[in-house]
Amino acid sequence: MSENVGRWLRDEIENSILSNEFSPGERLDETVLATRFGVSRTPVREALMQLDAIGLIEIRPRRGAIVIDPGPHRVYEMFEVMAELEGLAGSLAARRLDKASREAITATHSRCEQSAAAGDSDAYYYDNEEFHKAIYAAGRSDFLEEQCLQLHRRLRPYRRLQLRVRNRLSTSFSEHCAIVDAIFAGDGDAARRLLRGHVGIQGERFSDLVASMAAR
Amino acid sequence: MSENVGRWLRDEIENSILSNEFSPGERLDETVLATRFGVSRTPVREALMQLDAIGLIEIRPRRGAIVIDPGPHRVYEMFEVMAELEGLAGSLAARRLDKASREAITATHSRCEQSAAAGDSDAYYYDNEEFHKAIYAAGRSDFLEEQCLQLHRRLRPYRRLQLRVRNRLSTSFSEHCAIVDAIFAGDGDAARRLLRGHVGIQGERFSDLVASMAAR
DNA sequence: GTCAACAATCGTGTATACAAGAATAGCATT
DNA sequence: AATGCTATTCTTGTATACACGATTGTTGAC
Repeated sequence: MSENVGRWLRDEIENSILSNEFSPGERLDETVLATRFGVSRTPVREALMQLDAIGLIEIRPRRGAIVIDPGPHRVYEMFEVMAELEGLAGSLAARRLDKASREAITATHSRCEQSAAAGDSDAYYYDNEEFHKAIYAAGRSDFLEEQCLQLHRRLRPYRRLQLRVRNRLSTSFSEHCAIVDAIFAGDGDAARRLLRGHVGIQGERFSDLVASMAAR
Repeated sequence: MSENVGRWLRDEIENSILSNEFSPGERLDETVLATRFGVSRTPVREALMQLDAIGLIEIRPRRGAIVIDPGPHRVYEMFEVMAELEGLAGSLAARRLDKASREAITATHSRCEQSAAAGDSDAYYYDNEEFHKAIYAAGRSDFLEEQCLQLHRRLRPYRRLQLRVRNRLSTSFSEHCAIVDAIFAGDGDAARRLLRGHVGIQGERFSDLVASMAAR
């Protein structure tokens, strides 16, 4: 547990939302949460205020908190921004790559290769995250890295859905290969372009997303 | 005043930080703030939790809240991300421009022209904001617009410093002209590139920023 | 004279109490 | 039977009280 109850609750409720334990639109009753976690309402409220500030829930004055439902269109917009930020991270990584980052990217990349070869989508889901995080870090921009990590977290559930789509695993991995080549070659523009294409959800991939969101 | 004291306090403290009334590194004492605003500590704490979540302050457990000091390097990173997001907004605006957005951009653009011609840097500061906001809105991506507005707010004080630099006013306005042309011509790539250049602080503009930050 | 240990004080973290607004159910009226 | 008004209940918003950890100042020993 974190150092104070408020933060712990924030993480706990955030995870519950992101793992769809609290569904979008659901009302979060302060008293219920307080008794459920065995604390008073005070730290619960503090956690909710923070989640409101992050944008995960909405607190309507005097009418309680509800989990925000992004809806397919907004999720698309979030992926669009994510693509842009990752593109920037990639182009910076290509320019600033050092030995440690290079090794981190290589390591996570080969782990992706193994999971993809094994067809293990759960393992790939995890390794893929680490691969992208290695690129954020390689960009050597703390602020950009934070922004990327935050958006990444929020988009987590939807990423997972996407990997379920047929052939997405091998397609994703071959895109990774091209991205790694561009970064290692120091070609920032190519890295940017490839990452934008890899992360964004154009055309049919958007329909896939809508379909899998509707399926829940 | 907002509907509840917590939100009102959040805005109030946020403005105080952004207008440098609370300087970076300064400690924010809950009791002091509470008496100053004539409320109890509870809403003050809620406001602080939110500001912590946004990233404006840092709450160290049991040791109080301090205003975050970004430092020149981090401010540079923030402008880098801002440039990327504005670039995306511009490219979307070029593609999706409709009549209302076109008129909004034209209106704010010509207001910038007047302030620039008058050499009124305070007026230009305000009109410039509206111009950029018009572009965010023209992109027709709610999420992107929100992100842009949020970052824009945080960078506000530094933007203001930049305008003080000699000749920056007329340079800025001529860059605006090129941006408007690109958007109106439907040239997304050009709009993206021009906005990235306009917003980012490369080369000597970074030294200007450092100098003006040190001057305070 | 310096450093360490202990005590006192100050400020944060959590719980609880109370007030006020919103939701709801019941009653009356058409 | 349906709709509108009222009263009750339930939940949120704010204040206050209390406990615990951190900071600081003082005293004593080396």
